[in-house]
Amino acid sequence: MAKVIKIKIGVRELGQLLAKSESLTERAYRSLRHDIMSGILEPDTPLRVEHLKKQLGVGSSPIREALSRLAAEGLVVSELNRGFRVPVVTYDDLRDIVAQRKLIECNTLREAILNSDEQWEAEVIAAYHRMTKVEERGLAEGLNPWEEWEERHREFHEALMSGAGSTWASKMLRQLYDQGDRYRRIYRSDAFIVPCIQNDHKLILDAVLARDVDAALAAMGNHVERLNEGADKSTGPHLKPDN
Amino acid sequence: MAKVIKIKIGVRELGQLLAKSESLTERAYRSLRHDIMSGILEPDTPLRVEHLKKQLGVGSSPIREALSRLAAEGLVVSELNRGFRVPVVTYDDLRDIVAQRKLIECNTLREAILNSDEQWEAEVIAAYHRMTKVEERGLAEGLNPWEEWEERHREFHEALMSGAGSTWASKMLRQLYDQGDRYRRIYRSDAFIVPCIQNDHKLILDAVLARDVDAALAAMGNHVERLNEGADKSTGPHLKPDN
DNA sequence: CAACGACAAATTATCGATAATTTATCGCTT
DNA sequence: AAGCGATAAATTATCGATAATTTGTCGTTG
Repeated sequence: MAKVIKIKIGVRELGQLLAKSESLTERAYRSLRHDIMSGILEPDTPLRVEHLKKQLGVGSSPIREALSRLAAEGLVVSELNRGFRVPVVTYDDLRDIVAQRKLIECNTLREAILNSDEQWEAEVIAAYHRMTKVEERGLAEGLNPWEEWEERHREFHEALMSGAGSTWASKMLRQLYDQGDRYRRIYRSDAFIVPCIQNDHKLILDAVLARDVDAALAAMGNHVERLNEGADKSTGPHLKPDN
Repeated sequence: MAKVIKIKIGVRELGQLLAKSESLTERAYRSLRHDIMSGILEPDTPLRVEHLKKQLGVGSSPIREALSRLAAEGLVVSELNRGFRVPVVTYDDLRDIVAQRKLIECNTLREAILNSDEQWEAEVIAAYHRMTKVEERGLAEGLNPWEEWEERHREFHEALMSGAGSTWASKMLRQLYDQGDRYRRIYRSDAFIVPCIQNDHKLILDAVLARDVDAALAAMGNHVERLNEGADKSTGPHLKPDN
């Protein structure tokens, strides 16, 4: 006869476990964020509440709240009584973003290398492995699993940063990373150079495992500065070059 | 006979000039921000929409939008279906804030010293002068014009940073400055040491005018690290020590 | 004929009410 | 008496409607 296991659980705890569905505000936030970051919504596009209401099928409050949050992050701009729009992009702004990210990310990496434990090393290796697996799969099958690769790439950087244990550095880097990513997709939606980036990652990983601070920072610095490529030539404001 | 000057202006332009009154959202945002930063709203206080509606005399939408913006900035925390509250404070968090601010502010100051023009020097001197005038007035009249001094102090730092021309550095420093200020007022609401801070500012100014990067960064580093004083002793989370 | 003012259309900002969810209260069971 | 379930109270999240503001159109005027 099979054993019967009784699990006692109150309605309170049950509710806690189940109803973890996200709010409509959160959904609108994510959707807008994705469309802005991916370039689907081009720079300077007005984000009209009425339109978004129909498109996302929610009321105005969640839309406005989501837009307010994005505005505070710098992923949309707002003007009084003139609503919200997607921020315009300039090469100068990109260079600024890259410079600040380089400063913070290199500093955080140094802290991580100097202060972290073996647990951190393991997580970095794991994240690296997950990322390269997607690269291999992409090359083998011929199709571009960019959406997934970009997620793994972000996680690799986040794993590296986590070693320093700095909440604020992580928070700021997340913003700068997102902004840089938007610029990259707008300026270089077509070309996407994998080989040299793959090499960057290998250099960073090796230096980290060897606890070689100087080499790690140099590699990370080069890697981050790649975002500027394509923006070095000109200086003016610029919308999508082609496409 | 007095001259009569006629100024022609259309209704459009007139409207633009006059109706620059801020939105209710903006007003709620500022009010909440001030109360959180100044410590009037203590850490972990729940921010209930119903209550704030009555207190500020506006509907729920502006309140929620203001809270959303503050949440994105890290000046309030929000949890799904559990509303908003004032973030708790810890010594670890303060140390993190100070470390990040030191990194960015010193780097930005270097850029400013190396790349700026005389116009910048003039603005820095002017801001310094406005700040010290308030200090003198405070000492002479015996009363503490802190509210105004803190405004001038912030403007002095902003003037120093403006020389680098980095939008993102300024944006991030504003956040870190605000956060640090909140901590300072919570942890050290009573004692406020002016003399050594005055000396810090003098050192920074002199080094900047002498274009002495090393001295300027050293002085700025010390100045920023003063925020940690009082938090060095203990490590655990902590609410108002006295008062 | 460029600029103006008035009216109309579109869009944003705000409010008050309703639905959904969490927290508190209280007999009842084991 | 400790914990459970059910109901009541409090609070949050969302919606649809209204007020305020900006933008567009078009005769008229200097």
